[in-house]
Amino acid sequence: MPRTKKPPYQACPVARAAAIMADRWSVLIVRDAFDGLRRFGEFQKSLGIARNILADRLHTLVETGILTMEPASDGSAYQDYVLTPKGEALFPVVVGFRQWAEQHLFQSGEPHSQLIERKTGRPVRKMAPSTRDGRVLGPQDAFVRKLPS
Amino acid sequence: MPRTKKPPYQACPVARAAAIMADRWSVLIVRDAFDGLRRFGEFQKSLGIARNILADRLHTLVETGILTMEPASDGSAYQDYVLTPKGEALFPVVVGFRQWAEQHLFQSGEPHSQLIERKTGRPVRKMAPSTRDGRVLGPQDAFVRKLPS
DNA sequence: GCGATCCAGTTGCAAAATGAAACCAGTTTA
DNA sequence: TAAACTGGTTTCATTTTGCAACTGGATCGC
Repeated sequence: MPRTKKPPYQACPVARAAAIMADRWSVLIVRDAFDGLRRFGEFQKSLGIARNILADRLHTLVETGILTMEPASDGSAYQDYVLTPKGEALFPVVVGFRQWAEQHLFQSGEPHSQLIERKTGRPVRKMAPSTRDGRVLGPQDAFVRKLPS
Repeated sequence: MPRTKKPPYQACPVARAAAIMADRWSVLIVRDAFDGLRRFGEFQKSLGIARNILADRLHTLVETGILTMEPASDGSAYQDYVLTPKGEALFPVVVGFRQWAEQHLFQSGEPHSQLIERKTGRPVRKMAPSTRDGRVLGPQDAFVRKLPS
């Protein structure tokens, strides 16, 4: 049971998020969780990940409060891994990856997917940081303000 | 010169993005690049990363078209690592990480930062996937449509 | 009820990635 | 021109990953 080591304290939010979520398997597990997967075996089959690594990542995600274990919804004695609210709040991050990739990681002509609103069937808008009144902000338009404790 | 291995072909955009950017150091390098860092030594000092790993990541980011090497802006014979448009397009991803962490990775009472619009001094709005007419979408409100090639 | 199968891991081991430190060749500074 | 700085590369030890075999409880078929 040697589990992968906890990273040290980080003041920067991006660093803290990265310490938890900047891992290939973790983001794919969360993606699959958004797609409704819940069981160890479902994740394993979907990802082709080694079982020990999957066990490690699932436990880490549970430890960090992104997933929670609950009795399987099919009534069996097994467990489901389900997103917590904190885990669901990663939706924008996953969508961010998706939209960036769709725009920049596919050759033109290569088949690519699109995120669609279920209710209307219309494509989801490209996400971007913006002001409260809707102006889109680029990297130069914003800076980080450290708040006093 | 053994460089870290290229991941295999991925159909899912999230997986493709993760293969490149779901790496602790790569996201921190890009974050620092958004903050204006450009030189090998600047990144090394800011991140405390081992030099060989930094060299590897910088080259990978250049290879994938996120950074580009250009003659140093200070006129010296050295090189700058600068974000390309493809790299700048990662802004929403980095902001996504930041906003998620600020909301879910800091104890209440713990000092945390905030993203501010430079021009108005007002906080940047929380990013979320939404429709073209501005309704916010949760994980259940959207699905992926595979487009025909 | 009982053997076969399935599920969710764990263990052992080899290969790969990471990290620290020393080293090095060009560049700039004094 | 010597000293220091920059941007790496090399070496080596430690950590993480990945594969495959193993395990033990749950479930299924009969």
